[in-house]
Formats: sequence, structure tokens, C-alpha cells
Amino acid sequence: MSTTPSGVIRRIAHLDMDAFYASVELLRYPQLKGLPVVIGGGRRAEDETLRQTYAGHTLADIPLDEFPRLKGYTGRGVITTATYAARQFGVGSALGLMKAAKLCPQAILLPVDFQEYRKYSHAFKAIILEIAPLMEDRGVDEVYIDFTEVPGGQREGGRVLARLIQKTIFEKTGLTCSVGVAPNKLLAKMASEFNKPNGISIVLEEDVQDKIWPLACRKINGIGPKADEKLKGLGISTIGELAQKDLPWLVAQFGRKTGAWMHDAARGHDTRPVVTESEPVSMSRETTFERDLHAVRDKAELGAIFTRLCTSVANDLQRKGYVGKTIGIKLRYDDFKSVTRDQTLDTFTADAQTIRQTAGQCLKRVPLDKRLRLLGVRVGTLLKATDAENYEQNRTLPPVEHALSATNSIAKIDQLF
DNA sequence: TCTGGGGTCCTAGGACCC
DNA sequence: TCTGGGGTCCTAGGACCC
Repeated sequence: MSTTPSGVIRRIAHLDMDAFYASVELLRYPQLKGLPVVIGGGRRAEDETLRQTYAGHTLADIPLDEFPRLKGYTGRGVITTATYAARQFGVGSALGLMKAAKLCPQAILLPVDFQEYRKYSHAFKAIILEIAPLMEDRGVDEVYIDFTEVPGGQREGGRVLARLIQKTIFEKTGLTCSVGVAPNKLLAKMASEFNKPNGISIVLEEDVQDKIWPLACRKINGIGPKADEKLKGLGISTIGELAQKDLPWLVAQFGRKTGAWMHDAARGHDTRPVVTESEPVSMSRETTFERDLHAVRDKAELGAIFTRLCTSVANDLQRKGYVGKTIGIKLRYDDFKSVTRDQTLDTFTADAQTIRQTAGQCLKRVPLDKRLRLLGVRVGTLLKATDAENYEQNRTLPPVEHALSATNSIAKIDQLF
């Protein structure tokens, strides 16, 4: 039994908002309910035009035939979310929009509106925190919640508390979610998928064999396409089959760390705590161009985008109160291969010009003969801006090191010796 | 008809230090 | 002639997740 030191059974919930972005859009445009709707792209102006045309009206009054359809869509971009009605046609997250247009041309296409989704994200998380204070943020539409010590968290294996949270979120936001409650995060995550949408499912320790073992290995959070392929090549497709393999064999196949992790995961073992606070490690901005660009021929356009990315990252850092000292770039060629370059400064910064200059140096270290489809700028090794002030003040470098870091000139370094 | 954007974590080699 | 061992930082790439 997984019990805490106090002797209570550990109950962890995973809560997943149902078709989150699409559901938020349906609150704004209720006339789209039940219809196939696809969110993605973000480069189209139709939605903005639509809203401007109907400015002063209620969005709910916009007639259906005014909405843009997927049919005839050209351009880059993938689906971010699709309504359940759209999923019937085989369109879903990560599918290219042009491909989706073939499968379901009548689907309504809306651009992504992150600001709006973030508002609802904050709202549902605030509701959860009022009921259960130990919550781990897993992105805009997911959280883990530690039910163990919460009143009602043990009743019916967690179902009573899950129902309360689900009901409160629906009453206050109009959004539905699915909840899985289990002895740990690994199992809770799988459980929340069992009964979508608007479902609750409870997994107990003794359920692993019946409810988990028949599932595909890919259902384990952490086994992606690559690991899944490799497992299949070894004749393993279900979690149950994975659980038949012993530890030395898994270690021989996947290495010490991954092998041991798979051994535990297949048995439903996971001791990771619910982490309520965390600090960012990096911040980045990247963009895929509307058409592939050439470093020489499209130099001006590329330069403008590059500067904009640097400014955006600097703004993000400043707004959130962070500084960083590893500046990096990422680019993706027309053949979809990506490369990264980075450089670590000896002071922390959130300054757009410093970022632009350092990123520019990185760019010089990369081959620029092929066409580019994406450019990105990243700042890592972050520190809270307030902590960085103390860090700089307290930093005591030996004199020679000071002189070295003050210059990049070989001549000056030579003078020291 | 190719495949978004924002992240985290891991690995692995080399530099450098003690 | 034969060349340690451990730790940390930096860099590049890749898997994976939402």
C-alpha cells in the first residue's frame, strides 16, 4: 500500500480540461456548439475581421455562414485543438491544416487566442486551489492535485472530491474537465484519459493488472514515438508485456536510468511528489516563416524578424522579472533539420541589444547555405532579477580573472603574462 | 500536402580544475 | 613509458510534453 508517514493512503489526481481551447471558443461563439470547429493557424485575419464587422453586437448573434471554413485553406500551420464534433472526421491536434481541410472542409476555422485561454486557465486553477491547496501546474489546461490530506479526498477513492472540483469548475466557468485519481501521478495521468470528456475514473493499486496492463506502452507519460518504436521492435506493445521484462534486460536495452524507470512505470510505481512551485529554466521565442527564407536573398526580412524575436524575449524576461546568461539561437532548414548554437555570457542580462548581439554571434557559427523555415532565440540559465543583483554585488573574482573577463582581446591577455 | 510554439530534461564530449 | 579520478561548466542535439 502507498501510504504517507501519517498512515493515510496517497491519492493523487490528474485533471485535464476537455478540448480546452475549443471549449473556450464555444463560450464566446455558442452558435458553433455541436459543429466541427478547428483552432489553429493564427495567421488568418478572418476572425479579426469578423469581430470588427460585428463590433458592438453580441458575438453569439453572428450567423453561422459568416465564419471561415477550412475548405480551400492554404498555408502553413497545424491544428492546436479540435472540437469533439471535428474529431469525428479524424482531425485533431498537430495535424496540418491543409490536410485537415481535405478531411473536413466544412469545419469552422478559428485562430488561436492565447490571452483568452490564459484567462480561463487562471480561473479554473484558482477554483481548484480554493478546494485543494497542493496543486502542480502542468501547462495551460492540466494540473496534478494531491488529494491525500484534503477533506473528502479519500472518500470513494477520491471520487467525491473529484466530483466537487469538476462541478465547481463547471458552475463558475462553463467548462468541463476529466479527472483521474490514483496512488501516484503516473497512474492518475493515465486514469484521466479513461472517461473523456467530463469523466472521473478511479484507479487503485490493485487495479494495475486489469486497467493498466492492457494499454499500449505509448500511454505511459514519457514514452514517446521513438521509445515506442524501439519497444515494438523488441516485441513489446502493451504495458503488461513491458512488465514481464526484468530489470537487467531493460537496463541492457535502454540504459540504467531509462531502464529502471520503465521497470517501475510498467508496475505502476511512481514516487514523484506533487510540486507546487517551480522556477523557469529558459524563455524563448521562435517563428516559422510563411515561406522559406534565404540568408542572403532575404537578409533584410530575416534581420527584422531576428531583431523582433530578441526584443520579444527581452520583454518577456523583463515583464516576468528574470535575467539570463546563456543566449542561444535555433534554426530549422527547409529539410526540417534543426541546429542550435548558444553562448554563455559572464553576466546576467535581459537587455534586448545584448541578446541581439550575442545571438548574432551565434548565428555566424551556423551554415547558412540552405533555405530556412524557422528562426528562434532563447535565453537560458535564468535567475530572478532581484537575486541577480545580489549575485553581482557579492561576486568576488580574483583580479586576473576580472581582467580576463573584461576583454576578449588576445593582445591584452598577452600583456598579463 | 508536410510537420506550431513554448517549454523541460537527458546525454555526451571536451575544457578545466583540484 | 605511460599516463588517476572526480567534479563542474559549457555546448549541441534529441526525446518528450502541453
